[in-house]
Amino acid sequence: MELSCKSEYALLALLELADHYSEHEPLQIRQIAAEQSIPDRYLEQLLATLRRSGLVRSQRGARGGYILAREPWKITLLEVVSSIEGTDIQPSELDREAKSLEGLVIREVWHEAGRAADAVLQKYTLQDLAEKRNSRQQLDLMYYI
Amino acid sequence: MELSCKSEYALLALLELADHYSEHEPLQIRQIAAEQSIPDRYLEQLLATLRRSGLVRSQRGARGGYILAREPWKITLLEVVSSIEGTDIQPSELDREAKSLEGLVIREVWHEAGRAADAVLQKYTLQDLAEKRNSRQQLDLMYYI
DNA sequence: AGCAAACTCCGGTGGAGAACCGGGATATAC
DNA sequence: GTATATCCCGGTTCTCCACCGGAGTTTGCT
Repeated sequence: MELSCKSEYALLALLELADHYSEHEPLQIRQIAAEQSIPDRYLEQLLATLRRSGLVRSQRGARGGYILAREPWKITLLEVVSSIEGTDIQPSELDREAKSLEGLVIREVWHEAGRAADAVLQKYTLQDLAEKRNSRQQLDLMYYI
Repeated sequence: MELSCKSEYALLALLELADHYSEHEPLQIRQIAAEQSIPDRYLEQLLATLRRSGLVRSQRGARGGYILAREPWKITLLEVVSSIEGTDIQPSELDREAKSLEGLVIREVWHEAGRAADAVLQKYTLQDLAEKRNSRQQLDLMYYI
């Protein structure tokens, strides 16, 4: 399980959007990028991908920006990650499958492992992450006192 | 979960070694490569890695080759994959951790997902894979009749 | 009307890793 | 001592990641 910059940036950005979700006003790329120290031109690409996947909506023009397309508790981490990571290939998923029985069996186990990981990502929502962070913050405060 | 060529080649090679494990004679790179259609010079590198991890032993010189270091039912897929895939970095695992609370929480979930996938890989041994393949083969025969 | 922000599409760079190929040194069975 | 194998060192091509930048378009607030 590699944690790519892409996925982490996307999650950080969506977390930021989740924090301001109640305001019903769009957040600009610049603000998100500044808050989470993400290169803005790169974040733009990621948000474009998330928009095409229907996870965020964009508003163009002055006072525009991005808003979550759904409530933060209705967006799972799996949706985010597979939107951002799995863009590349669908046309030939079977291209390398049929090589040998060994190859087939290996791919089956791999698939099982992948589904186990996906299950974890699916049970967490953006809301869950934000709450996790908040309670962590409170713990830090307690230690400080 | 990406299935890289490296991991698949390594598993195929070890599966081949497992098949000939009872003979107590080493298998050459060329034979393994020919049997599983793996580029031999590439397979050499992978076997070197597996040797350094203590999963196979090598015998140099004429009539040399490779043998499994342990019995096929004592080698898990997780060992193979982490040997072949995870060589790169230990010195600074904490380098990017401390950026923000958000980053920390994300990494925790990621780690949980990784452990879920590892658990799957760990419950299968080379022996299990070979048996899976064999029973699959018998099914194919039944369909043929 | 004008500005501010989004979007689109274009291009490039630097680095890392994957997936190879090749040569020469070294060890070992015969 | 020669044939046979591994071992070690190197290089190549390719793709993807993580960015940076510009030029032009669309949209909406004021």
